[in-house]
Amino acid sequence: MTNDEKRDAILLVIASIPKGQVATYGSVAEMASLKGHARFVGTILKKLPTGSKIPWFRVINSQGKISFPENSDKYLEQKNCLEKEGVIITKNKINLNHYLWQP
DNA sequence: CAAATGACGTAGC
DNA sequence: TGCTACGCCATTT
Repeated sequence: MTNDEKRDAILLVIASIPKGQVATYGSVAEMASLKGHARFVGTILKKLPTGSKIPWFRVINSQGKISFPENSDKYLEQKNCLEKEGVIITKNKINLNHYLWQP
């Protein structure tokens, strides 16, 4: 399994997250048959070109929070994209019991 | 090639 | 709830 293949597997999983739902870095890695590579998912998304078709904003951490500083632009962008899809964010957290994608 | 880094996760306190 | 300390693993220094 080459790195590019791993990357494709991860992006494929992320691309299939339903609109209005979210998935955690860890679950994305696991669904891509890469359990334990949660961090790798992050490094992949980081390298993603701006304006990519990949719904990177549907990926959050296991605590239901956005993995960016509250003040950062990326944080606001992700929050906007999610709320636009109907995801409610209260107290800076997302209710995983309600929005977490589980096939 | 050793060491630091990070869009992470879990456990413990 | 919040914070630390590790474990993790590809990538970057």
